[in-house]
Amino acid sequence: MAQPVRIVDGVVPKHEQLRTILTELATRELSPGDMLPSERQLCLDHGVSRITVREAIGQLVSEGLLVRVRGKGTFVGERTVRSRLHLASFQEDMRRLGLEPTTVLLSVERAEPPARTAELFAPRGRAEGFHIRRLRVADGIPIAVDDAWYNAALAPGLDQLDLTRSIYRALTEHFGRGLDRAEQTVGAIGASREIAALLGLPASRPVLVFDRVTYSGDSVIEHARSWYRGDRYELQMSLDG
Amino acid sequence: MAQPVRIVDGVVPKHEQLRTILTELATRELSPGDMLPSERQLCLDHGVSRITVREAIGQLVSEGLLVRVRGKGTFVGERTVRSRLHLASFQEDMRRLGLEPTTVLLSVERAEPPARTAELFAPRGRAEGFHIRRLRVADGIPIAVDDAWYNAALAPGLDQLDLTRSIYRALTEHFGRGLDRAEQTVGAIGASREIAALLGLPASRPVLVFDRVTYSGDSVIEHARSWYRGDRYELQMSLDG
DNA sequence: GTGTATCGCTGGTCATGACCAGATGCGAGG
DNA sequence: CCTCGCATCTGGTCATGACCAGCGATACAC
Repeated sequence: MAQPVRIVDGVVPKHEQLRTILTELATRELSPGDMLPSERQLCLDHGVSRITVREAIGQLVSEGLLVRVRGKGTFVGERTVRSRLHLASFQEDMRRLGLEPTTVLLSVERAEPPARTAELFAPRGRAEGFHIRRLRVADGIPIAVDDAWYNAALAPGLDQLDLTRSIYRALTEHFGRGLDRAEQTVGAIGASREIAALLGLPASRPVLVFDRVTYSGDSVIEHARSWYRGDRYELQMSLDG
Repeated sequence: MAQPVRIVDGVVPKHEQLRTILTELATRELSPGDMLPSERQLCLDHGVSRITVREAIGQLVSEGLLVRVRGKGTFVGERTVRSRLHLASFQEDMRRLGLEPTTVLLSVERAEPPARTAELFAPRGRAEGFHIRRLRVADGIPIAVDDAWYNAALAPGLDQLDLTRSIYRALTEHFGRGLDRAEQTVGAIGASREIAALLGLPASRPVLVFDRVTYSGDSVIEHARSWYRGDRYELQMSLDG
């Protein structure tokens, strides 16, 4: 079988190219439990050394997509389905809970994002993004403040759209950019004076703070920080052993 | 400076030995932001090849303990404890982060659990459980308070074991009860006076509160409520689209 | 038939060595 | 004085090649 994608020298590291190929293979052509070609076979197939193959596979293993079994092979991992903890927009989330979501647009600007965000958007170049701050409201009660940067390279003209509607939906429909996965951390902090004012809380009341990096394919499309009222919002999740 | 620990051939892989050394170094001798010896220097110091050094550092980077900066060096990451979202005991969690976990047993009793817990343990009968309250400490710093009920029908004599060690491990090893999955909700609240006192915080400081129901097979084996210091603990998770 | 030895797979570990690319300081040339 | 470029640090990438260790099937001896 001829590989549709050839691995070439260039600015993109080979293990990164191979990782993309393997991700496609594992998610589109294979099913959980299926075995991948052996590392040595992948070397021959793609003309790279084993160290490169192991680098690519290693990253996918640490993400949980693949599982290595010594002496047997490398397999596609189980696609654990998380019921409530998922990549959903605030709008969908609230509707599922029977609440009417609305959004107040606080500010929009196109600018160069802060260093950490820029690094995520364009590791090897200059990044530009849309900085969008929004207040999320459910049934008239302020629930959360979003402070998000979106990668302008992936969604040019995002600021022309109606930003009080679902940005996730806009990214999918207008720019063909599906949201594939996200990494997020959750902590508890006291609301700053500004956040507290927006949420209608006394200052320093506990809020859940999310720091989320969202991927579309291999690219980071969103880096957002959100503050959710601790008295009105809980995160529910399933854990597997 | 002579290294107190020498890396030797043996059953333990060299990169694992080095990882232990580097974890010690980063957590005990260095502070967040400090630079580690360069990779090539570590090769000379410990008599291993660079591939081994990179393997060891790579794992610690993926755990968040270290941060690599191209052209500058490798640095100790910020100290916020960051936990991967999975079904792991506090002990394992902390050890993986290079912290020494200890546990203070606050109270143990065998009793009839409150209604909601009893309903989970035995939907159609009388439930009995062990009520165990513990203070979880990492490197001498109180991190969390656990208030947990364990199903006595599934783990008789649990109160006879050393409850300052991992209860998850005890359930698996002594009672053959693996933990299969859990449902948990996470919120942010202000610490009650009692919780704050145990955690060494001023009252009403933000804490992450977990309400977790853990299953062994189809049975509920644990119903726990935990309070984690918001300033010392973050939860990290992946979301799939 | 049954156990066992062996062979040919798999991933796991590690050395050597090369070159690329980002960061940074210093000195030469403007 | 300022600027540019180079030397020299750093981590990033990759090839080659070797041997170890777990797994499983096959072949062989009992």
